[in-house]
Amino acid sequence: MNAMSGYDLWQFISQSVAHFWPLSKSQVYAELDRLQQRGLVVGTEVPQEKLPDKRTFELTPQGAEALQAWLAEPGFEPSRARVGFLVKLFFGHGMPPDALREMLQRVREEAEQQHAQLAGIVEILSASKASVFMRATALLGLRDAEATIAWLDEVTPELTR
Amino acid sequence: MNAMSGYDLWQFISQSVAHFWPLSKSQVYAELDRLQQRGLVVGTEVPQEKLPDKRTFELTPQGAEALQAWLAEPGFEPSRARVGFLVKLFFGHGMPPDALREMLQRVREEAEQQHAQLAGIVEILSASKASVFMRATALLGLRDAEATIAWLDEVTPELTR
DNA sequence: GCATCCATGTAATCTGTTACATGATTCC
DNA sequence: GGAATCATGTAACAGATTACATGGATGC
Repeated sequence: MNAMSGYDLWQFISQSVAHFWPLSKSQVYAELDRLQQRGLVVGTEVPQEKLPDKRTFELTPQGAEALQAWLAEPGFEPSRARVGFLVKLFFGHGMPPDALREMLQRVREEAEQQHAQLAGIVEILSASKASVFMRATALLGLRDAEATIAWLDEVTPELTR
Repeated sequence: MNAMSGYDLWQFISQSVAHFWPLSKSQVYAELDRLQQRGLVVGTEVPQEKLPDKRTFELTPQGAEALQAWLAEPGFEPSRARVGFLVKLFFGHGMPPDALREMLQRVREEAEQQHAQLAGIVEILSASKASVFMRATALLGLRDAEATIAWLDEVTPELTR
């Protein structure tokens, strides 16, 4: 948790939290700027020779305090999901049957891929005695993928009849 | 599907598609403007006496064509989800146990509420021989809520121990 | 009769996405 | 040796949220 550059932080996020809270690189930079405005992090210029110079950031005492305060609160940001294939499926009666079948097939493939990927992550996190919490977050993704596949099994026959 | 005002459309969306593709009122207006720019819809001023004047929109032939073309394609927008409680849970080891329990309890309550609401919708749509497609979209929401509740049953003991 | 909601939107601001830039390194 | 990737970001633009405005109707 020591000083990270915006780029480092972006990479970390991309491989972890981004599954349930996507953030683009430039959003990470923008957010770091905002946090610095509010005095929760400080940045330091770090010149480099072979690579572009960078700024690394670390929590200030106020930042650490704000983090604790946030964690002490049981509240959380409301969830919101954008599910593209459901939008189209909503108008499914207007789709040519082949396009519909193909779409459902793609949804299935994506869900299976997601499932495989998350199953791997969950297994790794189960073995390593790391964080039960990280494992739990991945596990919900896994369960969701399973639910999606089961749903496809359930509705595909009716929809493509 | 005849001429609707932006407000009408917003209301319709809010009660249907918004569950999996949220849109704010002003987004609807903005999008209608864009569609008009592209010639896919036309708007007509409709003066009213007791209520503010409005514009109603309808599809142009080009708009209808574009809609058909979209439906004929099996592709769909990628999904993205923002799940607030998972972000916090990711840092769960830093939470005071009571806050953690309370958070999980709230997640459960929300999921149960969601479940009840969607169960009602699915039932109505099953009875009325309306659209199997609309029913299918609601059903996925229902299955997701079930998956979330099952996940809570699975992980809550480990996490709050 | 006062407060709230309904039906209509517009405006200001904040968030988020996509494209661009660049020198070193690694892949084929 | 040319093309892609990495490690850094910045800049321009598009998308989304929140707040504001307003007169009639409706609830208490």
